[in-house]
Formats: sequence, structure tokens, C-alpha cells
Amino acid sequence: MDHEQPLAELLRVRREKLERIRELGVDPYPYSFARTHQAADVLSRSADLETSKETVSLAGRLMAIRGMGKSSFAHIQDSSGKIQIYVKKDIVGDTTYEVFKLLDIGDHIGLKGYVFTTKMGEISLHVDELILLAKSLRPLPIVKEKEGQIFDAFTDKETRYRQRYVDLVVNPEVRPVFETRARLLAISRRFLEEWSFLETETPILQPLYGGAAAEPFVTHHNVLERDLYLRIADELYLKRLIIGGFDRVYEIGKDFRNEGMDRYHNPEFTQLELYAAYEDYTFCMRFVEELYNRLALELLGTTKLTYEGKEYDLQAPWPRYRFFDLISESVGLDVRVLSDAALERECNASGLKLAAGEVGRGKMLDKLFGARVEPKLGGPCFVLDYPLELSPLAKRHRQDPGLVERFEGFLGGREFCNSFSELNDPADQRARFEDQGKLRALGDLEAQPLDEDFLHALEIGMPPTAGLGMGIDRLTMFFTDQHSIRDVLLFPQMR
RNA sequence: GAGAAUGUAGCUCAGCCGGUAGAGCAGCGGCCUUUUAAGCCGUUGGUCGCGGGUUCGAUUCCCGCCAUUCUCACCA
Repeated sequence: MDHEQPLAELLRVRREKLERIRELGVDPYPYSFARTHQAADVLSRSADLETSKETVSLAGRLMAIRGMGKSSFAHIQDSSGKIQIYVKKDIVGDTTYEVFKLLDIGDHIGLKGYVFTTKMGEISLHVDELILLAKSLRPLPIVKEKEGQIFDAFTDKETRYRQRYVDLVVNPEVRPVFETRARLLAISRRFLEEWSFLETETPILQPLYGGAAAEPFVTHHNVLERDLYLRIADELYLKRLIIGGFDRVYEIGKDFRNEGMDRYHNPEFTQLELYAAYEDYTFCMRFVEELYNRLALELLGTTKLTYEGKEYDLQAPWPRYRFFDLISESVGLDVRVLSDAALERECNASGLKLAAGEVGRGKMLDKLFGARVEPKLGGPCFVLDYPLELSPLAKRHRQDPGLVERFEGFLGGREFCNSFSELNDPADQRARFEDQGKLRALGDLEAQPLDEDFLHALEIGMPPTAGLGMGIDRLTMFFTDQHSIRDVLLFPQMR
């Protein structure tokens, strides 16, 4: 006892209270409670409720207690918000008041009573009956507030992410981000449905990964005695479904990439991928513009969006720029006619050097674009027609075989989607895979492995098809004005 | 991978030019039947991230390590 740790003492006190509550004949963990209202309902309809004096029942977590001897005020919080309650000993009875005295901040309680307004003008519940719904055994951070000013906010980033349940209880600004995320997904699904897309589910555990330039996570199946990969993209499976005869398919799901983490990257993230038969990449541009307009209007009520202090207008159509025009303009030379050596000199001049494993003309162009062009792209806009080397799954440009019909969407200087007219010539696809194999042999760990079954499927025949991939996490960041991917993920990856 | 900052009570933070710690909130005890960052009185609570070094003496100075956060790099 004398050398008890401070936290241990707080825990002990709560467990002892739990026992005392049990000794009073009260079950601290009952099974259910019938509610008639939520806190926000009471506050918004207080005038009626106050005159009718009808019985209202609420349930919530105790967030503040102000005891005054034989009566007490407290605040409870439910999923709609907070409301004050008033508990009087001579109303609820001696035993209940004794139980009440044994409650802590964090406990769940159920209440019946009537609505009234206090002397100080706060709409409150005058409690007739109070029951404990679940005892809390650990201290919650205590956040206080006066006139909108927050005191002692629970701010430790690491603890907030690791104990998201505490963060959600205590920091009211967190929940709406995830509600918006959910609405954004629901609106997107409805929109996809309107556009006749079928939602599908393809393997996350894959014998061979592909569909993006990234390193995969490897896992092992014991009974099959073989390694499997967590998917880095849905692409190759969704195209198999197009080959199978579904005209429009999509999947919203997690992809996994074994790469670094920063405020834009989490090892697992959510992506929307869609494929539409008989369409090319211009279809996807229209789709993206219209989806963004729909999302903006439904979520924000306007096409104007503020992100990190800057305003963007999502009103369609968005400007379209060509990849090589942008890059040549920024470098001041026609990049397309530069030799590999000249290109490398240009990269060096921009202070870019290719790390080990970064090989080929494509990578150089990619880095140059990332360094010289991307930061200046406010957006929304589309960048079109990328070099062939960067896009092993995209179809050659109909007017320029050195390019592919591909675009990326940009907003706030960040790429947020990627789309192309899908390569459906099996011979060309095989050649592109073989080129990837050469890059891999040179040490490019992100080069895509040759997928023989996918080629088999392409040989069965894939109609002309347009494909699109879009990161849901970044989309959520834009629409909730969050600056870190961790703030739009309920449980971000921690070390 | 590099740099910067941070690490003291359950939470939020002080702690000077070295003398082994302080506040508010929470907790505990008392008073209080319309309070609201409730109030008043009293009170518990600390391996000062870890390990070395300097020193009579280190939370404080030095070195190393660990962890976290942010920025940059990497990452379609």
C-alpha cells in the first residue's frame, strides 16, 4: 500500500467502488437500457419537452460531476453530444444517491426524468431514476471547457492514435471526420450504382501481386506451404472480371504496400478501383469530375473546397495538361528528345539523384516531374499521356506509341487518382512485363512481376476498357481538411 | 535515411546560474439541494525516459541509447 504506484491506486479505488456498488445490490453491468431520446434531441426539442414534462430516458457516459451534498449536477455524453443532468437525493432515493456518489467520470449510466432549464439557463434533465449501465475502471483524461475555450485538452498524438477509443470519447472534433468518411463512401457507392458499376470483392491474399509499382508484404500459408502476398492493387483481378463479361465493376478495399510512412502514406490504405468495358480514359475523367462535384455538393453544399487554407473549385470540367508539356516547360527543353544521359544531367541539375534500384528513363522522368511540376499543380486538374516506361499496364496512346493513354488527377499539389485506357493486347502486355523483368534484374524492387495467368486471361480477350484507381484516405483528407492520413484512419499504423 | 524538438503525477504543464520536485485538473476525506473550468477546507500521489560521466551533490551540465512528434528524403 505504501509503495503503490499512483495509477494502481486510482485503479484500486475504482475497483473498490465497484465492490461497494455490488454490496448495495446493484448490478454494475446490466444488459440493456431503453432510451427514448438522445442528448441532441432533448436540446433541440426542449421547449416542447419542457412544457409537456414528459418522461425522457437517456443513456450516456458521465463526463463531469459537480456534487453539492444532497444534490448534484453532471454532464453525460452520448453519440449526439452532451447534456446536463440534475440528481437530487430526495427524488432518486438514498440508495441510488449512494450509488451515484460512487460513480466516476467515464461510467455509463441510464436516466429517466423530465426536461427543465436551470437558473443559469442550461437545458437539463431532472432525474427521477438513475441506473448504472457500465462501470469504468480507468481514469479518462479530464478536458474542461468554458465559453468555447478548452482546458487541458488530451493532445498527446501517440496516445490518441493508440487509444483511439479515448480520443473519440474526449476530443469532440474527431468523430465528425469519420462520419464524413462514411458518408463519402456511401455517396460514392450510390454514384457508382447510378453509373451501373457492380461492387465486387477480389483476393487480398494473392499468390502473385501486381497492378502497381510497390513492394508487397509477404505472408505464408502453412497448409499450402507457400508464400502469399497481400495485394498492392486490385487491378489484375478486376480486369479478369471484365474479361469474364461484367461490363462495369469496382471494388473499395484495402491495399498494402511495404513502404515508408509519412503524413500521406499508411502501410494499409483504402482504394477505389473501377473498370468499365468499351470505354477509354476520357470516360474516367468525366467520372472523376462528376463524382467530385457530387461529393462536394452533398458533403459541403458547394463545389468550393478549402484545404490547408487554400480554396479550390471542383466545378467540372477541370483543365487537362499533357505530361511532357508540363515537364518540358519546367525544364525549358523538349524533354522527349533528350538522350538518357542528357536527362540524367537534368536530374542532377535539379539536385535529384537516383537511389539504388531506381533505374531507367521512366524513373528519371517520374522524379523530375515530382520535383519540378507536382508542387506547382494546385488543381483540380488532370495530367495526361505519360511515358510508356512508367505504365506497364496502360494502352499505348493512339497518336503516339511512346506514350500511354493515362491521366492522374491533382488537387492541392498532390496526386489523388490514376487512370488509363487499359492495355488489352496480350502480346504488348507480355513485352511490357518483360521490360519490367529487366528493370527488376537491374534492382528495381518495385518492378512488376510477370503474371502468366493474367496474360492467359488477356488472351481469352478483354474488350477495350477504362480503369481508375483513387485513394479514399486522401479523398477524405481533402473533404475533411485533415493534414495527416493518420487523422482520417481510425487506427493508423504505429511503430 | 537526415535534421530539429520533446520525454517530469492518470491528463495538461512549471521547475532559474546544479542542493534528490511543484501547480491545475482528476483522485481521496469533509462542508454544501439550481451548479457549470462549481466553490471552500484538508489530503494522497513521482525510478524526473534509460544507461554512463563530471561533481561533495544531477530533473538541471556532458556523452551514449531508447521512444515520440514534426520537417525533409523515399513512396504513382
